[in-house]
Amino acid sequence: MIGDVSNKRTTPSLDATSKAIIEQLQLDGRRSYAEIGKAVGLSEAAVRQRVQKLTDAGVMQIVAVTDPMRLGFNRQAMIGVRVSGDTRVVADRLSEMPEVAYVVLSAGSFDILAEIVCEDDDALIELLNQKIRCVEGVSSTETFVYLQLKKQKYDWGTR
Amino acid sequence: MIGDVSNKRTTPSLDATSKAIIEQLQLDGRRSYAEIGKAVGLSEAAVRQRVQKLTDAGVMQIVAVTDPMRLGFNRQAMIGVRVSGDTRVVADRLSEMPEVAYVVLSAGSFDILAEIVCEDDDALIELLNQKIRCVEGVSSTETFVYLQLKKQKYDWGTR
DNA sequence: ACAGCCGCTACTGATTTCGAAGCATATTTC
DNA sequence: GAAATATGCTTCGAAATCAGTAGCGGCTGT
Repeated sequence: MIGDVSNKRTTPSLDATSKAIIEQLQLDGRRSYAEIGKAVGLSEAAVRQRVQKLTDAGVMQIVAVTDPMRLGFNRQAMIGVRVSGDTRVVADRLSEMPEVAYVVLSAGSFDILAEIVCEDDDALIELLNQKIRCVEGVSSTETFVYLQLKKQKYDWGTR
Repeated sequence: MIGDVSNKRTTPSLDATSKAIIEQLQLDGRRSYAEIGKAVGLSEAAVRQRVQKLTDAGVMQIVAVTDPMRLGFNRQAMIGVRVSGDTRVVADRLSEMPEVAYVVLSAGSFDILAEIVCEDDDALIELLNQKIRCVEGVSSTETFVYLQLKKQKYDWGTR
């Protein structure tokens, strides 16, 4: 899980070489170290050591990302939540739910935004009424059902 | 880019074995085919062939995912957009912007939800006023600045 | 029954990965 | 300023993995 303790604004920024390595892996997470090395001007072992450090430090992780629709999760939605009380506590409760893929504390007319991935409308209704709205401190919710996913990218590492 | 043509509700669902393979790769995108094979009861070559097909079909992709904060993108936000006219056209315009990581057409009080990843507040203001609000058909926007990311997962492939 | 297709296994050589050792450049310490 | 320590890189050989392909059942449709 990335950003779990997001208040660690530790390292100022990354080496240009490390950024180049990340860019390579954003294109293909299984690219070989040797090939990456050739692209960024480093030996195979050096790339390997850097990748190890980057993943250990939690800067990057290499994972399979799937299209939920293709896996039988036909209903996705964003839930805007208004909270009375400590928003972090409520966010933690939401985070525990497996159908919730994404939770963020936000400023604006919602205190929390939560992304839901579930099988169908029934599962969504069930989740909302039986679980989310039952959480202590949730005063109101607003649901934005996804009609069509237009863009989703993970390569903001560059620019 | 996943879900670009999301209306292809083609395959009903996936083989249990393929799901198991995906789960393995969601844990570690660089796990070896042999190891995966041992876990799901298949030969190394069979796993390799399946992974190839899954990625070719766009069901899954193996990529490096980064923590934006660690890479100098200190400001993230969700933008709710209200549109007059064809929402798809507006969504396409938004998708073209590099700072926009995520665009979805939604039902509810917003027509489009767009996630922004940018360097700082200045970049966010600039983007909103100079680019997003200038798009033909955007009638109003609401910004939800991210205060803290509590959860982000990519392994909804199981359950 | 047969041909064609599909997915799996088995096997090969080429490539990659892994760990360790060595080396050069900074940084620290006294 | 010199010795000690740390860091990041390269090189290298052994072990593992990857990629391509041939072969082999099991299905499907005719």
